[in-house]
Parts: sequence; structure tokens; C-alpha cells
Amino acid sequence: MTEQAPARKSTWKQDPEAVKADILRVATAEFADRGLSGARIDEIAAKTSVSKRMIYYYFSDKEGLYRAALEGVYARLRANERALDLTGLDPIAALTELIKATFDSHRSLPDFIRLVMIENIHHAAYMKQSSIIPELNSSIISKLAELCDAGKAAGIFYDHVDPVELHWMISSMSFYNVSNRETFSHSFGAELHTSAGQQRLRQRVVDAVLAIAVKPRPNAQALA
Amino acid sequence: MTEQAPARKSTWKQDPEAVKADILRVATAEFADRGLSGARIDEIAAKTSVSKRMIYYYFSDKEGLYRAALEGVYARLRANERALDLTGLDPIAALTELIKATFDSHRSLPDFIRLVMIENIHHAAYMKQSSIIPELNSSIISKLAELCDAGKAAGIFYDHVDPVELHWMISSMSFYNVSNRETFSHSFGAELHTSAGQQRLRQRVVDAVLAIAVKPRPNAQALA
DNA sequence: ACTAAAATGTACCAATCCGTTAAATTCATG
DNA sequence: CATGAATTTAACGGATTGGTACATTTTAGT
Repeated sequence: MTEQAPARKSTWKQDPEAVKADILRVATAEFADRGLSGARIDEIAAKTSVSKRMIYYYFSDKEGLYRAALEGVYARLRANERALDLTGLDPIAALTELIKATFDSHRSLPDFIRLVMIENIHHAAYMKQSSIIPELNSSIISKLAELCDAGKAAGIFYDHVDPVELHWMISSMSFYNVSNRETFSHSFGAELHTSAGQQRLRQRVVDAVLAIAVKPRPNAQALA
Repeated sequence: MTEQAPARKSTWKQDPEAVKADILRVATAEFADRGLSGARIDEIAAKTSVSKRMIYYYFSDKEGLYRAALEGVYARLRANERALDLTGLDPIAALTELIKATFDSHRSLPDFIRLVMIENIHHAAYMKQSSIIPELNSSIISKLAELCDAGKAAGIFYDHVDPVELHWMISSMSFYNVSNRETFSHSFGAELHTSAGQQRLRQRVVDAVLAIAVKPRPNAQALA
């Protein structure tokens, strides 16, 4: 078998970093689209510019590739959150901006959403194996904590306001908005996922979260 | 092969309904736990009291079994929602009860949550094939619509309040609370998923949703 | 009790798919 | 340009797994 194969294929460049990035890009899309057991290594290989053997060369096995994809999307979200600058804003304005940014950020990273969904299906088993993911989550919480402290100090936030609770609420709506879009639209219509609908929803999220954080002011006007 | 097998196994009862129910119970748990491609027909068969052949006899194939499981959990949620009786309550009390019931309902049906997650991973492909699922969703929306009309008529709800928007917001937090529990707890601690934490979160959801629906009253006291 | 049809179990197959083996090609370096 | 390490390819093996063939047993009607 394969005696003196000619293999006249010539001139391919050595570029490990590009190869790894290419594999990771394709794998992320595939895992996000089909899940861990649903994705096919052969399919991923076919969509890259290199052969299947390279996947095992660089990522050991299917799970290693999945972990790399998971860490990659988390890193992208972290970059998004780090880029958010709230300096100079009063607590209410800062919280408003943070909510809007989180809502938009989730919408712009569907692969992140889907991989986190998949991770939850797997009881966060692979996330728990990762050492680089935990360090991500401090950024958003610390921003919220600062903001809460400032708001309480100024007497405009409730004393019971808690950064993790706030993040839970902001995340829940921002995440669900993307994660359950398909089933929600099918059941209740796609109106909320039009451009206008999304703008409205984002404002509702702002209103709802502000309402549980900010004390009502006597002369403040009502919502709409 | 298998020439004149004696097969002295005797006395097993025919009970198709029980067999179907048994298969469906096991299959629902397996699909919820491992996903559509992650679940194994052989594993499901092993956990039932009957043989693998019966699965194909009653459910045709793996996808047919999955669809049956999906429809089953939706039916259970519908039963939950139907059982909710809001008659005699004023709009604010009714909305409060509906929110609490939805929050609790989602917590008590983790299989439903996980199958809907899985369905979203599959772009709602199997839900779209089902004819019995769409009829589910009218119940909760019509209850909310009645309630909104009453609230607006009484002048205590904002005019812009929309039943689907309200349902989106209530669902998002109730769903996320269960669906993303694993990743959220790992990232931010399990405090919110203790018994006390869940009670607090449920009240926050009530406060947040009421805030975007109910006009502030001049003499109303602030939240906490 | 006899027969046909429904229901059930056992053994098996064919296809899919992850991962490996072994060889070939390119690059870095003296 | 010779040499060995790094990188890439093609082909394949072994295990898993969804689905089936076929024999067997039970029930219902007469």
C-alpha cells in the first residue's frame, strides 16, 4: 500500500499560526452550529485549507479543539467588555451605557452565545477544565461594583443593590434575546427581532434594570 | 443462524401504553441530559424495561422519539400554565402572581428548559415540524393580554405595555435562571442559586417587570 | 382451539466517525 | 547542499451506533 507515492503536490507554505487560526475559526463555527457531539471532525477539516491530521497535530483531539474554541469566544467577549469606558459618567448614565453595551455585545457574538449554551448542556464540564476562563469574569463585575458603590454613596441607588444580581438580570435578558430567538420567534412572532423591536427591547431592559437599582425621585417624570 | 431458537422466555404482558410511556420518560431524560446527537438509542433502550426494537416500533426513528419528547415537555408546561387561575385579582396582583408562577414553573421543569435549549441549538428545526406545539403558546399570551387591557383600562398600566414584550422579559429571566445556572454559578458563585438567593431573584424579577408596566403612583412607597 | 395480526426479542449489518500509521515534503542550519 | 527536525498528506483501522431482518410470542375474533 502506498508504495513510493509520487505525491507531486508542490509548494505549500509553512505557517503554523495561520493554520491554527484557520482551524480554530472553522471549528468555532462548526461547534457553535452543531454542538460538541454534533460537529464532525471530518467536516471541520474539509472546510479548512489543511488536512484532518493537522487538527490532531495542533489540538490533540476533538475535546481539545472544543476547549480552544470555547476559550477563544470567551476571550472575544472579554475584549468587548474591556473596551467599555465608563469614566466621567454619573452612576445612572454609566449603568445605562453598561446595559446597552452588554445587550449589543451579546447580539454581536452569536458564536459565544451558542457555545455557552452548549457548555450548559454539558453541565459546564469543559469550562470547569479551563484555567483561562475564570479570569475573564472579574472585569464586568468590578465595573458594576464600582458603579454601585458610587450610586449608593450619592444616595441615588438602593442600598440592597448587588453587582452580581444586576449582572444576572442584564445577562439573562441579553443572553436569552439571542439564545432563544429561534423558538421565541416561532412561538410568538418575529416582531421583537426586527430592528425596531430590538431597539425597543433594549430600552425596556434599561428601564427594568434601572428601576430595581435607582430610587425614585419625587420630581422625576414617569417612563414613557 | 438462530435456527429454531427455543426462546422459553414466557409470560410477559402486553401493555403498549405503558411501554410507550416508559420509553418516552427515559428518552426525555436522556435527550435533556445529552442532546439529540449526544443521546444514544442503545442507552435509552437499556434504561427502559423493553428492548431497542420497541423504540423503532413505536417512534419510527431517533428523530421521531426526540419530537415526541419535545412535545411531551411542552404539554407539561402548558398544563402548568393552564392551572394558573388569576380570576378575582386586580391587574397588579394578577401580574405579580403570573410572574411568580412562571419563575417557579421554569424551575420545576428542567427537562423542558434543556430540550428548548437543544431545540434552539438545532435552530428550532423539530419544533417547526410539530403541529401540536404552536397551540400551546396562546394560553399564556392571552392571559397577559387580558391583564394588560384591564390594567390600561384602570389607568394604572402604561399605554405602551405589550403582552408579548412582557412575556419576553418574564421568560428571559425565568429561563436563563435555569438554563445558564451551571456556567453562571461557575463564573460568579452559587449564591444566587441557594434557596434564599432564588427567593430574592424572583422578587427582583417581579419588581423589574412591574416597573416597566405599572405607572408610578404619587404616594406609593419606594421598593425596599 | 385455530388463525391472523399485533407485539416483542435477538442477532446482526452497514455506515459513520474519531483517531492513527507511515510516508512525504519543507525548512532551518551548519 | 546535506541532514534532521518540523510540518503536512493520504490511507486506513477499530469502535460506535442507528437501524433492520427475522423468529417468536401474545391477543382477539370466530
